[in-house]
Amino acid sequence: MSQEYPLQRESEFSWRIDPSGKMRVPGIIYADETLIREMDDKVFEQLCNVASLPGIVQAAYAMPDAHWGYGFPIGGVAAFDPDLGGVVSAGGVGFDISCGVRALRTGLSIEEIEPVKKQLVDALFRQVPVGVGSTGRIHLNDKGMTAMLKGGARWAVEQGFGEPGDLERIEEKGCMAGADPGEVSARARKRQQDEMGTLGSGNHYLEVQRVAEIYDPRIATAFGLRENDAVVFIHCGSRGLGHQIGTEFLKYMVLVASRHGIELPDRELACAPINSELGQAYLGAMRAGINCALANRQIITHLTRQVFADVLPKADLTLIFDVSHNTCKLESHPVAGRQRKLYVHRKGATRAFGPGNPEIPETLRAVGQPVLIGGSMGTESHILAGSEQGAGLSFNSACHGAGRAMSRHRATKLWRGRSVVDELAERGILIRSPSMRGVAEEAPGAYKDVRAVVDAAEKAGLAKKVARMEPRLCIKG
DNA sequence: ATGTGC
Repeated sequence: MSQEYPLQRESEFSWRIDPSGKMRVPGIIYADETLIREMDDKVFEQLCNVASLPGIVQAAYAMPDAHWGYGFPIGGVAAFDPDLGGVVSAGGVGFDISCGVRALRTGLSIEEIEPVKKQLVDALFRQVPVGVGSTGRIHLNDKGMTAMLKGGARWAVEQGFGEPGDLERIEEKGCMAGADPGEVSARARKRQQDEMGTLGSGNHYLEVQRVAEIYDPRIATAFGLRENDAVVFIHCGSRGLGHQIGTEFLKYMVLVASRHGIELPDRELACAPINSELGQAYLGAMRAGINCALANRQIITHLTRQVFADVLPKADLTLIFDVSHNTCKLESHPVAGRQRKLYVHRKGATRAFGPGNPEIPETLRAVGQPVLIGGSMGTESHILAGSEQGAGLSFNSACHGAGRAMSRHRATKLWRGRSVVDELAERGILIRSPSMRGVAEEAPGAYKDVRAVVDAAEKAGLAKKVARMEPRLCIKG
C-alpha cells in the first residue's frame, strides 16, 4: 500500500484520501483490504490528480476494480458542475467511448447448449468479426454514417438489425440525445465505415454462459434469470471511431487548456470547460461515439441471433440490458441535500441507478437497473442491481469488470495463449480467437479476483448481487 | 481500447 498517499479507512469497504496540495475534493476508494493493498499506487496518484480538476463535485471515486489508466484511473468516477467551471475530459471518458456490456437471455438451459457447444462457438466465430482491424459485411457511406451516429441502436433496428423491443432495454432507449455527427471528423468516419458489427480486440468478447448461482431470487426473476439458464454476454465498444474521437479531442484539449486557465497536473488529464466551444464539441462527438457503440452491440446481437437460429432454432434471444462503462453523461444527483445537474464521467465504471429511477425501463423500475459485470475470459461474470444508497456513495456507479492486476506485457511473459486455451478447454470452456498473444494478455490470472471485486462493490453499498455466471464458450478479439 | 508500437 502507498506511503505517499495516506489512506484513511472510513469503513470496512471504503478508503479516503483527504485533500492536500491542489486537490479540491477528497479521493474515495471502495475496496476491501486485499484489493486496496494490491492496487497500483498509480491509482491513488491519478485519483488525486482528478480531484484537483476545476468544478469537481463531492469527491473523485475509484471502484473496487480500479487500475492505472490514461489520465483517469480505469474504474474512476468524477462529476463536474458546469456552472462552477466544471470540465469534460477525453481521457476521463476513455478512448473506447461507450465500451460496454450487453446481456441476453436465450430461452435455453445450459443442457441444451452443451451437445452443440463446439458447433455454436465455431459458428459464432465465423459470423461475428473479431480481432484488431476486423471489418464486417456492413459498409456505410457518409450519409449512412451520419444517420448511425445520430440514431444509435434505434438506427440499427430501423436497418433490420434486431427488434424494436430491444430498445427498451438499452440505456437512453438505444439512442443518445445530443449527438453531433458534425463534430466527428472525416478520419474517424473513414476508420469506422467497414467496422460496424465487429467485436474488436483486447478485453472484448462474446460469451455464452451458464447461470451458476442466484443471490437474489426476487430481482433475478424480474431480470428473467433462473439457475442453469444459458445467457449471452457481449462486451465491445465504438471501435476505431471512438478511438479517433478520443485521440483528436485529447490533442485539442492539451492545446487550449492554458487558454481556459486550466493547469494540468498531468497532460493525460487534458480537459475543456463544459461551457466552452471545445467542451461542447467534444460532448457532441462523444455522444455520437456512444451511438456508434450502441449500434455496434445491436448489430452483433443480430448476428448472434442468426447463429442461434441456425444452430439452436428453439432459442429466443431477449435483451436483459445494455450498459456502457466509458461515458460522460448529464445527470441529476443529490449533493448535500440539493439536486444538482452534473456531468458524470464513468471510465471503466458502470451506471447503477437504484429502484424508482425514471431512467430505468418501467418493467425493471421496482428492482433497480441491471449492472452487468463481465469477468475476464474463463472466469465468472456477474449481474447486480443498482441500489438506493448508491446515489450518495458514487453518483450511482459500480465496478465494470474484474480489473487488470498486471500489464499486458507482463501477462505475455507469464502465459502462452495456446496453453491458456487448452487448460480452459479441459474445463469445458471453448475459446476461439484470432490472436494467441491476445489470449495470453487476457489470461484469467492477469486479472483481479472478480468475486472479491463484486463483493466489495456490494458491501460498500454500490449495487446488489443478483446472479453469477460461468462461461461455457467465448469468442475473443 | 487502437488501421496496437519505438
